[in-house]
Amino acid sequence: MKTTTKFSTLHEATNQFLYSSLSQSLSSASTTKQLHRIHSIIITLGLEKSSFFSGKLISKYAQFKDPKSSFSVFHQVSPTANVYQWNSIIRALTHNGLFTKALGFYGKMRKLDVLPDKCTFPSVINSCAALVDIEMGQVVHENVLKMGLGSDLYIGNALVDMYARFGCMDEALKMFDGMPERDVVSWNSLISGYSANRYWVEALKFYNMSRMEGIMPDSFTVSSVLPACGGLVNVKEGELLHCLVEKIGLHGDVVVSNGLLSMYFKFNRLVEARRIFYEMVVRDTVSWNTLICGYSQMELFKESIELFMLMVNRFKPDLLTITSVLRACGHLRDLEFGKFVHEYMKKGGFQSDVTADNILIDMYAKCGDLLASREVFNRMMCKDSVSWNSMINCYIQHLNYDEVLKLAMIMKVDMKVDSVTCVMLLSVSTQLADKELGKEVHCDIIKLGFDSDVIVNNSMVDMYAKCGLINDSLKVFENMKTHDRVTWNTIVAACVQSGDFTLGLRMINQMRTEGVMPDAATVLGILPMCSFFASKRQGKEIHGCIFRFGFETDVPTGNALIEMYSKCGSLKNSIQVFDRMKVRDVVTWTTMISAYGMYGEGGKALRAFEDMKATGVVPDHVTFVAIIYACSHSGLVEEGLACFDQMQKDYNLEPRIEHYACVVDLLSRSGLITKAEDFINSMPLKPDASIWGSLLSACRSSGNILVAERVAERILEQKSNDTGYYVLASNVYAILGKWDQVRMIRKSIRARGLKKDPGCSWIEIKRRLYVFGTGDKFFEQFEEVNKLLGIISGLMAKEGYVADLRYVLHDVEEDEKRDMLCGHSERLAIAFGLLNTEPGTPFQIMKNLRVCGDCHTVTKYISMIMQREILVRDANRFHLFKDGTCSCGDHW
DNA sequence: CTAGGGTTAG
Repeated sequence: MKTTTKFSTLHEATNQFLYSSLSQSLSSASTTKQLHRIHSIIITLGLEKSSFFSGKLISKYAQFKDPKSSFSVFHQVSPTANVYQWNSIIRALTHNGLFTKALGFYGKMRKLDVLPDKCTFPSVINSCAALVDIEMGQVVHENVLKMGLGSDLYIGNALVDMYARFGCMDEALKMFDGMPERDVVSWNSLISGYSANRYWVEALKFYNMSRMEGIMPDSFTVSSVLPACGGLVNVKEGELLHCLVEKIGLHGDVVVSNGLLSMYFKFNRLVEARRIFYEMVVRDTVSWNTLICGYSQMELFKESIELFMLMVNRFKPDLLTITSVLRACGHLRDLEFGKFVHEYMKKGGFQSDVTADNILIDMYAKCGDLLASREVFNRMMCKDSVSWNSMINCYIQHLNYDEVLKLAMIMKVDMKVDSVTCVMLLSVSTQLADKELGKEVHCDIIKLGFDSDVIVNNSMVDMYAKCGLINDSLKVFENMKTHDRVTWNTIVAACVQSGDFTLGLRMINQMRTEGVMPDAATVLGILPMCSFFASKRQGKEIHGCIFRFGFETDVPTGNALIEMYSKCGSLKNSIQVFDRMKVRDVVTWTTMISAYGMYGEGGKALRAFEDMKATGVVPDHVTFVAIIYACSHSGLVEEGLACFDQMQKDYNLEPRIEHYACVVDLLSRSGLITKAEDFINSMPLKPDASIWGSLLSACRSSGNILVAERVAERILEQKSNDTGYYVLASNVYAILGKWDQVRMIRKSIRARGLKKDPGCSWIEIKRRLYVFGTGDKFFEQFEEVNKLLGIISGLMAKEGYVADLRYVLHDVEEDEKRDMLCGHSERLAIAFGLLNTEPGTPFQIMKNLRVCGDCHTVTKYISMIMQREILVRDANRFHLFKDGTCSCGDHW
């Protein structure tokens, strides 16, 4: 009896020794080989079905990413599995990403009436969170409460995390607040939830609260808060965190360092980002990806590609690396390298990925290879909305709008239309100025419920404005719940473009009262207003803002500045901006050419045109309008005709009606009326009012009344909506003394519901704008102005001036005609300028219509008699009057 | 039980 006891004790002792040493080697197994060896020992000893070893084995196989083996171990015990074994298999499946299966096992376990314990739930909750299975999540939460496990710390943490992943931060916070006990993981779960849902402010708030409560942050805390600092561009808090990382020694953690790297890129702080990367002891794929992507975000695309090459040699890139570098290829229009990366992808055995394919579509589109884009698109096994949108975007870039609409139709049927699709279709409507299409898209937007999306609304505001429906634009604007900076910029530009400067200014004020800071785009929107009023002072102020913002060398901004200065009478400043620009596009050159044109500098315009071609910028339709116009205003007939030829022969551009109008202008302005008429008769397009208008105004200034009358008839046949042409025709009849015809035209303007633009001129003196209408009598200093004009009249008569009464368009007596000429708005503005500026100093006035011939002559006299340089900007161009001559050389 | 990097549009 005693021996047996001894023996049994010994046996137990041996067993105990075996157990503990086996358990130890199982825990410390670090290779699959070791694990398999220990597994076979366990089998040999018949311990495989023991609760302890089966559970351990299941967990261990899960650690080695071998859920199949976990499953086979569990399978052998499953009929009689206890809660420990069930917990092990559920945890194993969860850790290997098999969430649906994990939940399935939880279901089976409950069916078999195995009672879960507090170790069961964290994994189950995890699986619900990962699958975003809200319904199941709530059921599990109820189970937890029923079992009285509601105050368990680990389960509570898992629940906070789950609700955060569902995007329900309110629920997550409620859960968090209800926890009787909290640790750093609870705080981390809450903070990372806010961070992942991009609630940056809350993430930072709760981080600071955790610090107040004396919680010591760990690597998880830091890597959740860093994105918030980046997202808010909160440099101060970011740097504090960086210090903290160094102080408590977290910089060895890859995730933390990667977070710092990403944050510094968001701050555009390349030097720090680089330092972090080079000082990292351990780097992983994410580190490289963050670096490569960061360089791309800072538009350092070449460097980003170089880094990719460096990485390939020492580290296997993943799909995210590939997509980052493909993006860089797209921006660089580097088709060759793009194809290389595509090949690398095919050979590297990357499994097909929707995002990667989407970027391929975009990359090929940016590189101009539409067919390659389409091939990728066609071969995609599953396409998401982004795929379709990217493909549509390709066709938009290639101006193939038919295909855009075709794809959009299919998307509509497949219910794939999202807000981005709508924005792109709105942009198509804008580009085609197609109101009907725009309205159709607007209807779809309402039907699909995208009408609360800010970007969509901004696009609608822009679309309606650019389609000429400013009232619809304002209606959309007013219905919007929130206005962001882009909204304001869009509506300001819309008002300015529609000519409602008062409303534009009011919008700017409202924007400022709502605390929205203007940016480069705001400024771009109001520059045309300065151009219109020729307010160089305000233009310069805005230029100052642009300079402070650092956008001066931005291409569209530079272009707008050149235009503004040229329209404000300072060709010199235009040239200065032009010279400072490092990159010049076709618009830059074209704007500069038309600037030269407006100042009658045809020779310089031609020089710029040659320089432009020499630098490889290809002229477009607008460039040719500008250059022919410039020739026309300088009397360079041969050169202008040569450009018209070149446009068709060298650049394969089909001349549009505006080009024909320019050529008619070019010929007739130089007195070649017959040639101009022949040209009109030979043109393939049907001449419209603009063509006849060019010819007519030239006839009038050259006194060719016979042709003029014939042309006036043709103009009236056009039934144009532009009152300018009616006025032009009526002028001809006025000169001929055919007052019945004049009255008839006035009547027909009224009958068509049109209004003649009243002539007005203005001048800016000491930051104030003074506006004068024709025949105005009620303005400051009216008496003085009238007296001065009388004195000047006397002096002019002595110099031999005779009033040109043909410019009076009313059937009145000659004396009265003389008075009417004196009441022309430009003359009032000039007299006012003479009175209110220092003697001998130059000044500038503006007129909304073309300057009248008699006033042109009078201004020449005034510049001589009063010894003043007077710059006059009319609707077309500049006239610089000096010593009795005008810079336009009477070409205007 | 908790963390990081990628795509289309105004």
